[in-house]
Amino acid sequence: MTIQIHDTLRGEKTELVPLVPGQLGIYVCGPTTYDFAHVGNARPYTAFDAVVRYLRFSGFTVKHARNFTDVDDKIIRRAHERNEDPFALSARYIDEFESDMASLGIQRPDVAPKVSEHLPEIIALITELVATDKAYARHGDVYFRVRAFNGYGKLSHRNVDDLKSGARVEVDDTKDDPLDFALWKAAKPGEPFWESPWGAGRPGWHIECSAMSAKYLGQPFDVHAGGKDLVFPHHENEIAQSEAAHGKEFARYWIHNGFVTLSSDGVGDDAKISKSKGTLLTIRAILERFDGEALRALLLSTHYRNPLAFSEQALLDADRRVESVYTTLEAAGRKFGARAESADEKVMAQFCEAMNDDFNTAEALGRLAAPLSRLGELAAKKSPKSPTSEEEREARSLLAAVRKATGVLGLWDRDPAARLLERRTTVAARLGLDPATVETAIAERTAARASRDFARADAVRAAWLAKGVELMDTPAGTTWRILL
RNA sequence: GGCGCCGUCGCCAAGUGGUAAGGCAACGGUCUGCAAAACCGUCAUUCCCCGGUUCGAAUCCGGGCGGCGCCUCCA
Repeated sequence: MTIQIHDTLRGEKTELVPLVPGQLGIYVCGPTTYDFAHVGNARPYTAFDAVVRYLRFSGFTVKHARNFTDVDDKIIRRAHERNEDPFALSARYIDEFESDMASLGIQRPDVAPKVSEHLPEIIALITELVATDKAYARHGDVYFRVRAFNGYGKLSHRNVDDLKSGARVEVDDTKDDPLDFALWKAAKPGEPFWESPWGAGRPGWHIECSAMSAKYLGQPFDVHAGGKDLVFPHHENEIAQSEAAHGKEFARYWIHNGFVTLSSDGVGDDAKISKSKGTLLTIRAILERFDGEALRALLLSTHYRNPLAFSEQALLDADRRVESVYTTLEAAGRKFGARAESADEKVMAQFCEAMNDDFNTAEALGRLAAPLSRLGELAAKKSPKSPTSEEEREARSLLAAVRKATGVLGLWDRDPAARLLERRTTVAARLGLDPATVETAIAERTAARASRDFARADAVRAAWLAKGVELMDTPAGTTWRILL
C-alpha cells in the first residue's frame, strides 16, 4: 500500500517514498504573526494536520516543523502604528494563533521555530552564499543572484526570461538584476536589528525557512507544504538559496493547498460574518458563533488542493453534519459500546484507499457515510438481540472503524454524549440562554402532557421553537437542542 | 502579456479512459398524542458549450463561454 502525493515540482501525483524508510520530515510554512489568523490561514494548517495525522497512522515516524515568522516588515509596521514593541506584538499573536489552532483540533508541530531565535543559522547561510558569489552585499543589504542558480523557476514552472519581461518590479539600481531578492535587509532607524557581517539589519522574507528547515529536518528533507500563493516567489526562492548553498536537493516533495474564497450566498446573514467584500474574516470571528469542529469539518470536506468557497451556509451545513454524526455515534455507543471489537477491516481499507490517493479527505469522508448510516440503522433497531449476535458484533466493529478513521481526521474524536452536551450549553451561553429555564419549561410541558393537555404542551414547544430551541420527546424523556 | 487552476443534481462535493460516491435540502414512509430526532425509500441516461480521438470520455485533444489565482514579501 503506497501513498500517492501530488507534487508541485513534478506537476503530478507520485509515490511518496521517504528518504529514510519509516520516517518523514515535513515542513509547513507557518504564519507571519502581526494579526489574528484568518480563514485562509486555517486551511493549510488543518489540511496538513490531517496529512500528518494520517502519515503517523500509516506507521511513519513524522517530524513536523512549522515556523513562526516573527521578524517581518508587516510586524514592524503594525507595531509602529500601535506604538508597541514588535516582538511583544508578535509574541501576542503567536499566542492567539496557538489558541485558534487548538480550537480547530490542530496538533502542535514537533518544532515551532521562530525567526528571532535563529539569526546565527540565517547569517551562516547567507555568509555561505556570499562566499560563493551566489549572493552579494549592497549598501548593507544582501541579494541572492537569481541568474546564478539555473534551476530557478522549476517549482512554479516559469522561466526566468518570462519573469523578467512581466516583472512588475520597479527598476532598482542597487540590484544587479531585477529578479534578485533580498536575503538580508539593512536596518532603518527605529527598526529592530541584529549585527551581521554586512552591518546591522534583519533577515529577508525567504531565508528563514531555508535555514530553519535545514536545521530541524536536514538536507534534503521529505515534504515541504504551504499555501498555493507561496509557490512563487517564496518557495521558489527557498529552493534557489538552499540548493545554491548546500549543493543538494532542498525538499523532495512539495504540496500546496488551494485558496479559501469568501462567497456571499445570499442567505441573509452572510454579510455579518464575511463583512464587506475583500475583508478578511478571522478564525476568531467564526469561533464566536460556530464550533471549531464545524469549521474543521468544512475545511476537510473538499480536497485540499481545490478552492473552497467559504460561506455562512456552508458552515451551517458542516455544523449540522458534525452534530448528526455525533448523534449517531452517541446512539451506537450507548447500545453497543460496552464491548470492544476490532475495527472493521473493509471500512478501514476503504478509508485508507481514499487517503492514500493524495490525502483525499473528501473522498474518505464520503466512504465513511455508508458504515455510519449502517451504524445508525443498527442502533435504531428496536428488538434487542443477544450481545453476541452477529449484528451486534458487526455494529461494534463498524463503530470501532468509524471512530478510528474519523479520529485520524481529527473529527468526531470526542466523547459523543459529552460533546453534544457541551455544544448545547456553549451555544446556549452564546445566545444568552439559561439551560435551567429550558428545563423548567420541559417540566411544565411534561406535566401538561401527562394530563393530556396537548394544546398546552404544544404551545410551550412552539414558544421555545420560536426562540430557536427545539424540544424533542424521547422514550427517556424530553431533550432539547438549539437550532443555529 | 506570461504561468496555472476551476466549471459534475436546488446547494456542497468525489470521481482524471470503462459506463455518475457521499452529504445537505426536498419528497414519500416508519415511529410519535402531534412534532422533532432517528431509521427506511425516492431523487443526475448525465457531468458549461461545440468539435475531435477512442470499441468506449465527466475524464484525453482542439476551440469557445464563464469564474478564479500567481507573476517580490499574501495560507
